[in-house]
Amino acid sequence: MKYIEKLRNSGLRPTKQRLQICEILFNTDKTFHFTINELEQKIKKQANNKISLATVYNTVHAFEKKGYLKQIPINSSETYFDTNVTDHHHFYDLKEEKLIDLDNSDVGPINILKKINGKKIKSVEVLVKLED
Amino acid sequence: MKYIEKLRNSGLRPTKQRLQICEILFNTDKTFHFTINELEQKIKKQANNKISLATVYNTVHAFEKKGYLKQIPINSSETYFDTNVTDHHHFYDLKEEKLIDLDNSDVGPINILKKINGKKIKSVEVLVKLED
DNA sequence: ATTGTAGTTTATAATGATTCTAAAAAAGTG
DNA sequence: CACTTTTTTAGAATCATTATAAACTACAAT
Ligand SMILES: [Mn+2]
Ligand SMILES: [Mn+2]
Ligand SMILES: [Zn+2]
Ligand SMILES: [Zn+2]
Repeated sequence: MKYIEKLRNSGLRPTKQRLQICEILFNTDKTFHFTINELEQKIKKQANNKISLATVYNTVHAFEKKGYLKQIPINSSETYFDTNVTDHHHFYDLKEEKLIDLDNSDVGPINILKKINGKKIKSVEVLVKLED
Repeated sequence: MKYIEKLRNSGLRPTKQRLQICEILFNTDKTFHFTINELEQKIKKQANNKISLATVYNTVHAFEKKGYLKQIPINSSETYFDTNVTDHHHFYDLKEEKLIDLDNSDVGPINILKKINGKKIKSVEVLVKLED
């Protein structure tokens, strides 16, 4: 299994639950956005083994903490996560409630001129809301 | 009362609850960010009259719908609102859990190059997360 | 392999922000 | 005032998320 090392190197034991979730999230060239609920559905469909909802939450948060997932800042009833952890931005289609990636090249360079004493910038994220 | 007309013109009856919330939110030169809970606290302190939590929610959502408040897209346990409804951006201090305004002049012009068929841009918001 | 231990999973309960409900109160109209 | 519509309200319901604590598992040391 290709994810065993990745998990071990992160200090996470490669359990079968985590490996299954790795397969769903990372075993593809395309990155994507998802909610916990959507991930839960994929897990159910994929195999006859079910993973406890608590474990799905735990795993997603563990992966986020390790930098394998990003949480997308958006006001929605559910939290969105992103398997694309590179710096990039998003369209949010208000009607469809769907996120669409915006590469850095789709958005000019963003230069934050204001500085806050004793704080440093961790991330700069642009959210572009779309309507019909 | 200076807010009676404003409310009437919006098709909202100027009730004493709405007027009191108007005073708290708009009777100042400075704009600010708040959660429903923080607004609730201010209401309690301000007067001996209490407003039902449901009414606070109703009023804030009504004002948002009329364009007198903006919801700030951020992942927090509580929803943040902004009395500054002009186009502007935010720092989010992760430690303090506080929002700080970023004027458009503090952020260069943002040019979204990608277009989505049949959709138009409603807003462009930058969130800059700060850490120590 | 057997044991011991820390880490993980799980079902379930708890939490808490937000929304819903339906009855009472207030506002607007004439 | 009489009538209609809107609003307020307390409390219940919702629901995503987190906490709990017991069972299970990975894994290293014996
Ligand atoms: Mn989370
Ligand atoms: Mn809302
Ligand atoms: Zn993305
Ligand atoms: Zn602001």
